[in-house]
Amino acid sequence: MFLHFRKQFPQLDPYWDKYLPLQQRLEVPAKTILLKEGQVSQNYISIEQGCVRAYFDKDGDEKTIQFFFENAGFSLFDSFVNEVPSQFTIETIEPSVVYLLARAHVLLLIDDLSQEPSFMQMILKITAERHRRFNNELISFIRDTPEERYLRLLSERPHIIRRVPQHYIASYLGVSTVHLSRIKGKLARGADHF
Amino acid sequence: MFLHFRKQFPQLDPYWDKYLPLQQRLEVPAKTILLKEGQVSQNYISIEQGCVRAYFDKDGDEKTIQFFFENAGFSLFDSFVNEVPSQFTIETIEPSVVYLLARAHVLLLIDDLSQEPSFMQMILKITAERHRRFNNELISFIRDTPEERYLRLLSERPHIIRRVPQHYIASYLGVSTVHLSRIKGKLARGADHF
DNA sequence: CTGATTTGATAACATATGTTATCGCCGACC
DNA sequence: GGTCGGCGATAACATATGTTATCAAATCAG
Repeated sequence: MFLHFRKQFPQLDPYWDKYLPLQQRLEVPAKTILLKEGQVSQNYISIEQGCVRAYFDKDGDEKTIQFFFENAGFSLFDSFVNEVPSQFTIETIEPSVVYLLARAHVLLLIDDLSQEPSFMQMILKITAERHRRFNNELISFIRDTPEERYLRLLSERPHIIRRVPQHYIASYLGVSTVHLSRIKGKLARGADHF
Repeated sequence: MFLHFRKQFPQLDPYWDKYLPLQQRLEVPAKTILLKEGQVSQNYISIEQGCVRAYFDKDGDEKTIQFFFENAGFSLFDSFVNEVPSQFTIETIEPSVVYLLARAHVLLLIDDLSQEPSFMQMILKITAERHRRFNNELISFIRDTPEERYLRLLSERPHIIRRVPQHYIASYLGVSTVHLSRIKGKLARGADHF
């Protein structure tokens, strides 16, 4: 739980530890929906093993916006605390092992933490990071062609391409599966032909 | 200065007031660049009168990502404080009156403010709002066609369409000026024809 | 092992969008 | 008033991308 935070703010370890036993372990097959678009998350979810994606529905087809792997967690504080309905559906891509920490416990945890001066610091750091990530994603969508986005993904986060089925990648890049195939084909031909 | 914040956090008024006289008033014509992409902002900028846009360059053409009008301010704290180079160019669209508060003064102001408990609250609120705005923009880019984005802009922020030259709107919507004309033409024909 | 499902490639065609060029309108300026 | 430049509409053509259909390979379930 909260492994991502632990690395950066080890002084908060005792707080997490107290809540570790309260988590619920869950083994689920691929294509399990952990949280549905429009619903309020009742748990903080962290991934011990496997891989999930966040997507939303547009007239029947799914637009993937993010992938998560081992040791990632979501339901970030603000939307979680304020009970804002999720804009995204969270679904496993592979058979996965996840841990759930009930909302009530998370609220207690936050209560504990708010005594700690570095807590605010952590929140600010996390929100700033997340903002930067989404901002870069937006800029990339505006600036780059699908082919450029594919190449960028290939060079910056190749593990995603290796691990995630291609139609999810296509959805993430904002193109049809057919077009992503075309892009790959074109790149392959361009690369070795001459 | 900081009018946007004042409405929401009136208890901080005395802090702003102290720095009001230190601002520099600036009258500038249209198409004046206030901050260049890649440079570190040396001032907190607020707009008293007029209208500006933020854009970045992609292979010679400009991608507009946001518009600002009277009583808005930018150079939000994190990027400002940490001296991160701006990803965007800030340019006036109309002849405008802007106020600049030098970076050094802003740092002093933040120092003052950090005594105040509601300051953190304000930062969190502002960053959350900004994150929501960018997030919605990203989702709209992924989900909506250019025509849908135009209609959304028309219904949600018609003042922008009324006030801003159309080629900037096209750039903001992510299409060519020609295509935006086509969209408008199609909508107009569709509306009154039958 | 075998049939069913998933995944990815490819072709053919349809639609959306970009590019370039041209024209007309209108407001700024002399 | 006349000229010039910025702005927006439109047409013609080029390119990018979506859609549907088909096939083959890989994977999974019984």
